[in-house]
Amino acid sequence: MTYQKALECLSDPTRRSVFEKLRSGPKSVGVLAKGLPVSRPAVSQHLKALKEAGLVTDRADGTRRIYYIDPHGLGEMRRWLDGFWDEALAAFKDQAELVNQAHRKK
Amino acid sequence: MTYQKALECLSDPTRRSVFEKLRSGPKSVGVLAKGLPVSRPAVSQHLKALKEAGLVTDRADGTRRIYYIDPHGLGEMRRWLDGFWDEALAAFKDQAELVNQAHRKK
DNA sequence: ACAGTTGGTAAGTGTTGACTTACCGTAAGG
DNA sequence: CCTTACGGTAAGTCAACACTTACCAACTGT
Repeated sequence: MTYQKALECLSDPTRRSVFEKLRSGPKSVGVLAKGLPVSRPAVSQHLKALKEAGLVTDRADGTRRIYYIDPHGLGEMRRWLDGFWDEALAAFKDQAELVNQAHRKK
Repeated sequence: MTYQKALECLSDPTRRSVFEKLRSGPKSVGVLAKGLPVSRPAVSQHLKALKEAGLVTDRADGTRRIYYIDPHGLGEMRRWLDGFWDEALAAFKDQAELVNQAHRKK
């Protein structure tokens, strides 16, 4: 029901970069910000959004915060997408056949 | 390689509505616009974006244009998501175990 | 040919949201 | 303690973009 939030979150290129950096494992905010063309506070804000969308979780480590991917949000998107996929594929095949028939009639 | 475009496209609620209306089968622009809280030109613009993202295709029918879902864009998203899924799930389990161990040490 | 329907495009506007700098809280180490 | 490292939050700015109205092009039927 919240695949919407996940989609909106991942539509931003910077946020996607942050998220994809976490693909190789948990990272602190500072590490995530390093290498990105935006400031550290910006990354913090993106992480907040990602967290609210259920895409990441965090854990304290002294004065650091370690972020890592949360499969929850990803799972919601996957379910939504899979449901679409089957239905859409079938509809598309019907469509292709219709076009073919029309073509043949010429 | 263009899952980015698909994500950006589907992040807009109105555009998502249009797209999801197509789930039940091909529809004309007018039919799609009917029931939505925006004007028909707005729907046209959304359809253009969806088409450029490889999410829909269209076909002429007299003065009408029939739009229907194109599995292409959907497939790109699915591939990207699936790759993420496996990796993220494994990493998350490692993470959960780490936390558990730390807990037990108390 | 003309009138009516359908839909794409242009131009303008308002709002959202991604970013910045500045500031504050908190944990570790001397 | 006092300092240093790390991150979250506040406030303000600027551009992107979703929407509107107005207009135009194309096909259909009478």
